[in-house]
Amino acid sequence: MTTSAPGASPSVRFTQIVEQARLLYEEQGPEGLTMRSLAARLGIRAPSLYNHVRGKDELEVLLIVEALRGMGESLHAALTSVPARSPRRTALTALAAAYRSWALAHPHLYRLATGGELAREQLPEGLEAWTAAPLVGVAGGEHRARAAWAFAHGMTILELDGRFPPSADLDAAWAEGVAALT
Amino acid sequence: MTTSAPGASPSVRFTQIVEQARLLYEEQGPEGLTMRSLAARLGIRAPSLYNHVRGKDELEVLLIVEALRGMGESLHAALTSVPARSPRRTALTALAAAYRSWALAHPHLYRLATGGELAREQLPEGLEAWTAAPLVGVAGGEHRARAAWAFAHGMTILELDGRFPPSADLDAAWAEGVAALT
DNA sequence: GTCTATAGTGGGATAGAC
DNA sequence: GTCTATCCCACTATAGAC
Repeated sequence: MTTSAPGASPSVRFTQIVEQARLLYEEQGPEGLTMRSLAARLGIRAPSLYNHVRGKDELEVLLIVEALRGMGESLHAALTSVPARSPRRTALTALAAAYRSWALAHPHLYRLATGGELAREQLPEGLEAWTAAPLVGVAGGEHRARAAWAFAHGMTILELDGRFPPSADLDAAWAEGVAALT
Repeated sequence: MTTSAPGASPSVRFTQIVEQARLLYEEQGPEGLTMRSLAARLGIRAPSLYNHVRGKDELEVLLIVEALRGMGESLHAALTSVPARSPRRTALTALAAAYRSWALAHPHLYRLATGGELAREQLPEGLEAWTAAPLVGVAGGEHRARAAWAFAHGMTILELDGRFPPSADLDAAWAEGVAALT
């Protein structure tokens, strides 16, 4: 997190670092992201990364931020695509589909952002709430919202971890849960 | 996994190793269990462990087995405690309470047994199904059972990870989900 | 800003003597 | 079976020259 002198042209930019870190993480998961591997991908040496980033911890927080933004955009878009005054079930179904498909498209980032403890104090103010807003707005009460979130997260993480039998009809299980929680 | 010669008296026994590994893991989590730390706890040196266990991987599988057994016992007991022919909701409520409290009592083992991919081929035949049996029997159909499992796992893991606000009334969220999924 | 060189840490696992 | 002595690996991070 160093600022460059005016006119300087660093061989790598901060945004490039975050971008490549995200790609590396999406492709290979937590094991795949090391200071060495990231540097190699950027065409520099590992120690040079420390001129731009405080350390690996900062990098991980940045990735969580990216993930929450991505998920949030997907959920907000899903809600927008539903006609106003649609029945609650319509909105919930759309949110569930968006939630699941974002996670399946970015499994490692999904795990990073939703598993383990969250370093809330290092996140941009309001980001977490903004990501959750679509579901909270639709679910019908805070208890219902938490139950629905738990259901969605449970379905998602169990699917990502290969916990359901290959033969399981997960569309049906999702539909069942959404219907019950409507 | 070596067999002792008749009459031999090893200074540590296989069951002791698993027992201490479990305690270490329960107390300190994944980071806390190393071949060195486990050996130290048993009063031997790390290399000696390899006379009893193939390696750390085998140890982890053994811990997963312990965890599935423990969870299963808790769930089967909860179901037994419910009077026969009780309404479905009574049984589901009892199962949910047992599920949650086992997990809260053994957070690290719960994570180990329910997170990440499961090395099914290394587990005792039928163990996984036996652990799941109480819920599967009560839920009312396979899709409903999967939805209920996802809900319970989601609630549990989000609580363990501190994802709910401290002010959240989780009993209410559990009750809401159980009611919806009944 | 980037480099080379290196410190420091921690881990799993093996060889061979007793 | 247990020990000591090592090897090997991988990683984060820093120091100092260019």
